[in-house]
Amino acid sequence: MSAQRSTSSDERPIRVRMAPSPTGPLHIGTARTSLYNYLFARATGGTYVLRIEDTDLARSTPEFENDILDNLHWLGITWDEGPQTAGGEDIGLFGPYRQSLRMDRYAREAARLLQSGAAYHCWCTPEELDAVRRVQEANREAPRYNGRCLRLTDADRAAFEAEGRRPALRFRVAPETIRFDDLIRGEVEFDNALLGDFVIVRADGVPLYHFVVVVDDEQMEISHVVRGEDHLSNTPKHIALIRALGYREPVFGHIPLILNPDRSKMSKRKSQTAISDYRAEGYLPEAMVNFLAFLGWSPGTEEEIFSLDELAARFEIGAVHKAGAVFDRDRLDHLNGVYIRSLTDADLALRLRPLLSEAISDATLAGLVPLLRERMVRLTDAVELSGFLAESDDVVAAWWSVAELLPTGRDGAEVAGALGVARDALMACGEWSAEVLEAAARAAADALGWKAGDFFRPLRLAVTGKAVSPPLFGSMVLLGRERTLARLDAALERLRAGAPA
RNA sequence: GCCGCAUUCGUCUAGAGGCCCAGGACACCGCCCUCUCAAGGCGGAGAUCACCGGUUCGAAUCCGGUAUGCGGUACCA
Repeated sequence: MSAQRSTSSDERPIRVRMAPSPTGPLHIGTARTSLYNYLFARATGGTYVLRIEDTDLARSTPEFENDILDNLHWLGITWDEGPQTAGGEDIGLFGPYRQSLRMDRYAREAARLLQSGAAYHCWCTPEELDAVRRVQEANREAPRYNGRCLRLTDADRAAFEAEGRRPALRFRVAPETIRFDDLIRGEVEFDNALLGDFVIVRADGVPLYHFVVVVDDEQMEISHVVRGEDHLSNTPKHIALIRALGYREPVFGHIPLILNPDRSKMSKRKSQTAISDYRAEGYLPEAMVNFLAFLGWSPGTEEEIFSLDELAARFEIGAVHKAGAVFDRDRLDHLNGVYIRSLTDADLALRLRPLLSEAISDATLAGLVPLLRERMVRLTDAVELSGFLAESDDVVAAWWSVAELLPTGRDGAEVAGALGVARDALMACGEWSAEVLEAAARAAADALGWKAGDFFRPLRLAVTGKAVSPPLFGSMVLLGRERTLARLDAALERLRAGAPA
């Protein structure tokens, strides 16, 4: 069973890596792959390497690189080698850790391959390759390179050269069966005869992914390559390249994909995929990590709340699932709520501070936090919940209508009367505390023969502007005596104007 | 098309031959609590373990096959 599979590779020191491409913000899938690598490294005492895969200069940007590193840090994922900040200095003995700075190394290895005959120049144009592919498809053959440039004479080559054509470098794939023992999937077997020779360096000199990944993993002494399942089918290419270059073969582990609700690979098109977006919406990194870890792994028990440290202690790469998992927003929301509720008042206030209006003082925030905690799914929910404190009396008054103020079965005159009684009762309170205010309000409701819920409704609307609010009397305390009474007075006036007795 | 991988409640999962006429969680429904909304408590509904065949006294668990889904098949990563 895969759970028992050895994770050692020739007793090499364990070194794993994450290799994000700064062509977009940190993606959910990249974050999860990074997390699994991190957990694996910590569980095994291995070294974790960050490598920036920016060979695609046209699409790579410093902004995306910054987004990726920043959000990785936000999640609490740390690494031992590679740049710690975007554009920052490398740490570690195997640098540079940025592919754009490693071009000389790729060129050297490409030259070796060319010299040994394992790779050859290919002068075919994209149009020619397309035409060949179309014919193959029409004949229901596997679309693979037909090897034309393998049979070129020196004269042919000279002719292409004279034409101004630049050759790509193509790797010669031997027709053999490639087998490997995947950490997660077990024995996997591919027939490389089906592959066809593939390009490793473009005509413009830019080396391609399958080639550079193999070179870098060797030079950085990566012992375990843990990556997304979408690379499973690419692995035989990598192994063929590794053998041709005389490298050591790492252990491979392919983790299942995170899926859209329709079970296709999670994509920006169908789902929210940028970690930064979840962060901006008020998800906690603790919840995100816990959630991501359980998309494809479980400790085998019914426990489900795990900190990053606890995950590191329990994580087993062999227990990772084989099937993909749908990203379930409801579940993330639930977990986020659990984590928010577990925060101390001080911690929650700290996290809320940057989201809330300056009009809410630190002292008010401290009082507000206990009222909000159980009502939040995301941190940003606090903005709406605290709006009555942040906005002016006039703005808050505009949130409600007289009709909303009326409990069912009560008319404007009745409510105006009750509201007046309530206002007077609250005004008479010697102490402006939630307990005292509530007692006074209840007594007034009783005296009038009103149900507390009905009696409180117009108060809630007048004070907070909403039918749904944090606990009423706590809200009044935070608002303060003066502003509370002013809002009640204003509401009374509106009621009387709207419903003359 | 070809190659590969996968398949337990809607979703995330537990499950390694009898403990499973399948357990937990989210979501959903109901009740309780209750100043609204939440949170919390209790309960409910929800999976013939994709299907078919085999092995076995006994299969979600082992072995075939089929179906479906997904991934790969680029001078993208």
